[in-house]
Amino acid sequence: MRYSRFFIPTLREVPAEAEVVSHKLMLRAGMIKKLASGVYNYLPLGLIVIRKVEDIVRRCMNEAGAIELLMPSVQPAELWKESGRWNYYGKELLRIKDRHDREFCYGPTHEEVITDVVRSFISSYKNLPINLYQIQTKFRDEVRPRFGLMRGREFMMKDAYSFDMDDAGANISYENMRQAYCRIFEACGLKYKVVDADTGSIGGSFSHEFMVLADTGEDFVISCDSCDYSANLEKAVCVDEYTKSADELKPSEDVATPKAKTVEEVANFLNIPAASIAKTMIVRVDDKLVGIMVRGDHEMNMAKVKNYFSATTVELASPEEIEEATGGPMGFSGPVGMKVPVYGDFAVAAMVNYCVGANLKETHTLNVNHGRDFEFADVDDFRNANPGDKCCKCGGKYVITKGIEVGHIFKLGTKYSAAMNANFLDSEGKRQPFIMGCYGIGVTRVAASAIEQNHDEKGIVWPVQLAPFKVCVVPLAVKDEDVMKNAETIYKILNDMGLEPLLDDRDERAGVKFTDAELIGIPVRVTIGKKTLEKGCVEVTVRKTGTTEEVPVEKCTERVAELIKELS
RNA sequence: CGGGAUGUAGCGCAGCUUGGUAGCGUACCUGUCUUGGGAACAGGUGGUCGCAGGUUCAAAUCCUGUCAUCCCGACCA
Repeated sequence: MRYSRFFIPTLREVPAEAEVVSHKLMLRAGMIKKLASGVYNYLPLGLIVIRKVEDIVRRCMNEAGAIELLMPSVQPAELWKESGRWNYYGKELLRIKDRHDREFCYGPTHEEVITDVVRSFISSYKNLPINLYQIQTKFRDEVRPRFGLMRGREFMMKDAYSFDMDDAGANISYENMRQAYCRIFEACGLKYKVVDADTGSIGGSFSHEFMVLADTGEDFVISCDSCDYSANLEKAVCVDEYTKSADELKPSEDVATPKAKTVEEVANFLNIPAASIAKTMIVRVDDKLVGIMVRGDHEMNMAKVKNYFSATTVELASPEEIEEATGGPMGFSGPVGMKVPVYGDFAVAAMVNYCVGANLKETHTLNVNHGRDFEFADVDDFRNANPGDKCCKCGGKYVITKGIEVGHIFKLGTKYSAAMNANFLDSEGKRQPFIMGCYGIGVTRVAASAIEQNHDEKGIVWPVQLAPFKVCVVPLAVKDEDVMKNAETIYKILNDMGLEPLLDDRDERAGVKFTDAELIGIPVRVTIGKKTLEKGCVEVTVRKTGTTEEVPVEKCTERVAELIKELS
């Protein structure tokens, strides 16, 4: 590709809309242009990178035996009503009506459609297992889109769906995809981690997330410092590692805590550690209210609450609901005299003589004890894991890192096949629902997270596998015949070698060309100038390290190939 | 949806307090000159000041409403 005939509108300054590094650099490098909140044009340079990700994904999926198809982005409401998600999915589902007032939605995912396809054509166990996938544009009307391609509303996704005749087969399909995903992220040249995850609204029985590790990630990954356990913060199990103190139970007493609502305020006011306070959160689990108690220095985990109750929705209660449940105002809730059941986290169950809200305005109670002052309906794990907590597998210590979720695999079971009446006949002629799995990769998010993980103050440092061009040929004086002739020759050879060169044939000064090449992150640069040419040499520079070497003209293409191989 | 902020040229910003000819940098066009790290000089193109009302002789500026965008939170395969 010749730079002068391509379209790379680089920016000198960062548009005010960008905050995170991948967003800033994608805008500056001329890869994307915003059209509306969370909706982007993919400019030519950005599109090349996206296609690279797609190619890797496609190759690995095909190798794993999956078959590509393409489903529509607009889907009829009936299918969603069949699965029950038309009501369940919420506002994230963009609902639209056609000219006949028929209901449709813009697909945020395709479980319903693929289930419809498979039930129409596959009716025998002899045709199973099968794994179908597509790479396609999705739309999710996110509450708050942000960070450019990282959390867009419209984005590109690879979604695959497996259909098996039994549970054992479904597990094999799942494991097959797990391995394929590892190969995909390795082939992209990214540092990643596979973690246990919550199944969320897609539903199903178990799930793993693939996280690209980056400091700017939105997700927290808990992993063990001594074994291979790692999990999403939502999922990471907190073990009951506490022993209850044998201290004598003291009589409880009410104390005034004016203006002290939060644990921190109460702890400061009463001059006691946060860990000796137990906070009582009122949550609405589907239609009923319950109290959840966690230690003052812990965070309640809504996903765990939701799973414990097998609930559809879990939300923090409104001030009115809190008053209804406790008889007191928000900020001073406690378990004593509560009108709804109270559940305790393991850590609270081990506490004695602790401080809780008194369900009275600006009052807390000291030396409260369960068993004496109130009873737990049950005790379980309801909190977020913290660094330093005991590993649930080996007893080592948890550490916390940040990551970006780029892939998610689920074993769905019969959730959709049963709801949508998608069955096959087994070898005994009995009707059985398909056992399904679904597997997603955020293609556009992979591109963004590659930048989060690989950049410096000058710009992007693409992993070779995702780089839009592998090498940039930079003639410094395009009007000098000798320089240009050599540049053209080198460009042609590199092109024939399949090294995807970009020839910067613009009549610009050296600084402009260098700065742009570094900004857009091309792994290797060949610089052709009069001075080095007099010695029969050109310069070869590696973007990542900044190291430059002089190489004889006739050897330079070979050297470039070597370097690219080393970088891959 | 709650809290905070911002909308003036492609991009980055000033002007608004105290109403009176729309400004700077960069980018872009023309020319001269230059060419190994975002050159210099000269001349140019480009803006219904987000939108709609209102106040006023006069509104980018004051008032009301509205829309859009971003950040924090809640939420989220």
